[in-house]
Amino acid sequence: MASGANSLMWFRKGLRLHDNPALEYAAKGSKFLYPVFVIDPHYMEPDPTAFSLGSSKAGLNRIQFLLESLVDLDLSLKKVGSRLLVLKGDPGEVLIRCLKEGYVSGTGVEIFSPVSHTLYNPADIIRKNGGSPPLSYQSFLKLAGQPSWATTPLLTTISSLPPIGNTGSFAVSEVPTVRELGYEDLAEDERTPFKGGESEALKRLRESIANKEWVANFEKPKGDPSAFLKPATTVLSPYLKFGCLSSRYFYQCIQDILKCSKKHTSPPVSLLGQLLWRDFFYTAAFGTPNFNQMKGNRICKQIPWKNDDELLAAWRDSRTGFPWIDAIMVQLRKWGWIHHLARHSVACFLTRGDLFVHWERGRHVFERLLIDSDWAINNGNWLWLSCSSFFYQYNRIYSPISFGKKYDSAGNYIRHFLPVLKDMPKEYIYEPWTAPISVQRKAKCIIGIDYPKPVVSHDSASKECKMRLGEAYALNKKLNGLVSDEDLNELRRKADNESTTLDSVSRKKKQKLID
DNA sequence: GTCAGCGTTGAATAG
DNA sequence: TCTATTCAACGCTGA
Repeated sequence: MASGANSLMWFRKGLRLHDNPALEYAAKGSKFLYPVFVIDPHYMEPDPTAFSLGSSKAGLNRIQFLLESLVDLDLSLKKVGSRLLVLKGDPGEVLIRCLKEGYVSGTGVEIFSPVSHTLYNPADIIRKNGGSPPLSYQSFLKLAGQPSWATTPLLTTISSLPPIGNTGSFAVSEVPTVRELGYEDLAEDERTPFKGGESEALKRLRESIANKEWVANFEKPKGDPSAFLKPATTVLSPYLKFGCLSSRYFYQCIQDILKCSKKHTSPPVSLLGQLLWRDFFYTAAFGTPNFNQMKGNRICKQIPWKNDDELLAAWRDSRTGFPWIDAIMVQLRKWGWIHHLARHSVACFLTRGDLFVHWERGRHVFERLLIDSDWAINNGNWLWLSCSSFFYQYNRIYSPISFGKKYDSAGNYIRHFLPVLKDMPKEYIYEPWTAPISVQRKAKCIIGIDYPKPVVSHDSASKECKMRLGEAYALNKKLNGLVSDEDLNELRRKADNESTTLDSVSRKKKQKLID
């Protein structure tokens, strides 16, 4: 917000100085500039039910990551003559109070809110597509094209900022610690190895793109989900989530490298392709009402998922009895980050692959535990993996046994995150229930006592899942057929002066039936 | 209305 | 150890 002499910069995402058009704008010609971050108690306050089913509160690792990002932002602001003002309360109320305190005064406060979190403005893509978001990656690519700013240099350094003015009666504090927010510190081995902040993001970016050949030949599906000493991807996602790293700056850095390489991979599998996936899901989420749920979501298949608390809890708490699945869930809880293909594995297992539990339940768990948890991308991927939208080949199921084995036949990943299995011979590490009792004794891991028996048999569970999904799809088709007939009648009845298209009528009708 | 071709990343098997 | 083929087979798009 800017008004003549004073500006207020409200940081929400975009916790950075580089490529920050709002900050640039607010700084221009202002006598005083108030950089503000509001800690929203709804997001931050400790939740005694944090480990109960269905909790959507942010996990401690992500809160820690956010606080580190704020500390770093404050330090960077101080270097250029400013500082971060951390305020607490309901953001709407706090901002109104800021205005009353005279941070920004005068008549006609100007609000400037540029699109800079994503590569594109989702509204532009949707407009180009005739009012609805593209639902396939290829059509998204065609509509998106080269971003308008692709060859324009971005402002990546700020040499000075206007000072902050009088803060009035506000209790302006330093960035709080997790303890000050009422949390106990996490135990050492439960803490994510990734540190928040713009400085850390830029350092990680430099290291990631230092190997130009690696950047040019990046091919996502070939990455190893079991690599944990050195992850197979950049792990820049949490920094993109909070805007510690500008996706546009990242894009340009990759582009510069590709320009100089003889051959390189392409979207969707390339590194640039990964950034475009982010925008793909942002666009779909922006243009789809009720994107985060099955009911009332026009792009989501209606499937009679189970609401089995026991199965959900076994999955969430790493006790499905499938070491590959359980190890991934341990890494998720401790690190707040797992490889993309590991996310596929456990999401498929929970939903359409084995347990047939509702994808919204799994989404909830990811939402709380991931440090890179992003509303659009998380929901989009759960829709994808559960074969509810975007992707429909439900016969392609990740095996909780052979998928991990393909990458890590010795089971080192499992041994690391599930130490109870560390002495299990490699022949049995993916299926320890098949180990003879003598082997179990020798490995000091009796299945059913020290480590659980599998909650389902993969062979029969996956067969049943396929069957149920087939039935649900048939029912959805029938529903759609029903609606189409009505649409035709409706279109015949109505004169052609109506502005609605067949598509939008069909959607509305379908919606009514689904609701 | 029909149908081939396509879709970020399946598993098992053959060579 | 790596690649190609087969299996079984979905919805959506566009000619």
